[in-house]
Amino acid sequence: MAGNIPLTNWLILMKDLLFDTQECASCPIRHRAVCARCEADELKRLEAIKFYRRFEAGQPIVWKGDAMDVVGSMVDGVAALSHGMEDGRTQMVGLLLPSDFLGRPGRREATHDVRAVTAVTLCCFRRRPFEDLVESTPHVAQRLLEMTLDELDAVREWMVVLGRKTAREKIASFLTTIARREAVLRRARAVNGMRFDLPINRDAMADYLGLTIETVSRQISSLKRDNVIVLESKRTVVVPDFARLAAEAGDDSDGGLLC
Amino acid sequence: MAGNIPLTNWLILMKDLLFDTQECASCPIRHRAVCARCEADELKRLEAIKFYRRFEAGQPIVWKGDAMDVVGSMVDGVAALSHGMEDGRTQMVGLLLPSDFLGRPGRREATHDVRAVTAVTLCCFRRRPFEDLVESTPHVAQRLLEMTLDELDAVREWMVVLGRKTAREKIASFLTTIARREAVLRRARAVNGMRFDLPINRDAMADYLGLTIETVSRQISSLKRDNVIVLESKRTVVVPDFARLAAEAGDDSDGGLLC
DNA sequence: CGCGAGATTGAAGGAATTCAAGCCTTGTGG
DNA sequence: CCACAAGGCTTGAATTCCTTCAATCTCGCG
Repeated sequence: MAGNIPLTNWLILMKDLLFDTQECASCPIRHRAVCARCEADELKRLEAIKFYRRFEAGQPIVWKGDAMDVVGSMVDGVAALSHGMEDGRTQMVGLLLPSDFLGRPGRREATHDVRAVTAVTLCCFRRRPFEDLVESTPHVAQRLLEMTLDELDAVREWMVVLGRKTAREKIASFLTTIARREAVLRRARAVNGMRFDLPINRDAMADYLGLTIETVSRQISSLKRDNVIVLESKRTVVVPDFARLAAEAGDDSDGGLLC
Repeated sequence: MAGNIPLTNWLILMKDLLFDTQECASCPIRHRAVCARCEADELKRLEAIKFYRRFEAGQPIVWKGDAMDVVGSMVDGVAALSHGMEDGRTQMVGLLLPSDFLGRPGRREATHDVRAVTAVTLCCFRRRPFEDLVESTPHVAQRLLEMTLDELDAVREWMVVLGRKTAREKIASFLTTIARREAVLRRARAVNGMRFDLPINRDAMADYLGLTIETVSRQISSLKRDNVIVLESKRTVVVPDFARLAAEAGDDSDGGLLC
């Protein structure tokens, strides 16, 4: 009977098991997630109600309008929030990376579709107990407010990209964003010669930037042709001169500077 | 010497005086602003540190990068958050209406330019005392989180408009948004035949929607020609059939439904 | 009245989309 | 082990929609 379960599912089960026994103290996103400011006792309360959930690449996490009975933190992987119009046009409105929070306390219905772009591990809490926790533990509420305000700032930057930048600038903006996030993750800064993988495919980039897939492809080719970037594979980017890329993005001067 | 002070300034002084003596209990935005959930004692603490400030139409409130030593609630008027690129392109990233909150606790520097679009009255708090208050009074923090999450949702809707809608749909979307806000303010719903004033001029609409002023003008004319809207003046709109307008906006069916 | 800011309209040009074809890469079955 | 199918990506040509540049209009106000 064990033979009936495909290998990949076994691996998922094993990974689930692994995470089930994982303690917050050793969590890779402990210092940036919604629990970042928690004291030991608060963390204990969170730990008591948490559970891990895993999604494979491409799998939907929730659909717009669905009841969301869990909220949670991205532990690993990439997920996309998007909003679809009924004629098929879609716009990505959020890109969830490790430590980002998914779901909204105080609202039952999902306001957007959420899909796992790569394999995703989510540290989940049932919504109701979590809401109680937000009410009663100020450090969770404070951190959540801080994260939401940061998200709002990021989304507003993104609006400038969507509303006012050319296709070439959009691509360059996306690349600098990813490069910077990558650098932060490595606790370094974006430097000349840095290499990184694109977290999403051309399709998702088009959704992110409000472009068609063809335009995305053409502009990437154009930046490559002009030696602003080097493509080691379709997904692997090398940036010979970061200031040059930043300039192509149309952002204010500073270039290498970041948080 | 009194003769040296222009009449308009006198009126401002008088209005300031009026507001200085105003009590929270009679505040028009009391039930929707950041203080909405406050108990009597919490309100007293807020009242102790608040003061009113007034800005004339067109006046800058803060510049990007400036130190912001006050935060506050919009009591009256309209203000625009916008982000300018150095070559002159600008994108509006927020439209502040009465009860909206301006400023971010926990950050000193303004992240965007803010400008009064109409005459604005702001209920201000010095940032530091307010931050202490956020730490110590859970109802302020909770309401602020709720408002920020609402703002995030609104901004994400707006991203779909910027990224995926045509110029005509953008204008129709803007009109439905304003119509709905107007209706909510009147504690009614958007109905056929409703009339409202546009809070901003064509220039600001272009900034809001990521268009040029000419395209805004053309699309308004086009909607007028097709009897989707009637213009009683350049700023006064009548919507004969609200469902029709909503359909032009490309939003999902429902039409008249709103919060 | 006439000025000027805000708004409208027209014509030409350009950037991104659409439609269509073809190219890599990966994986699967013969 | 090779062939070939399929998905992701690239490229080309034609078209569309929005912008740009320029001229004209409207309306409130000194």
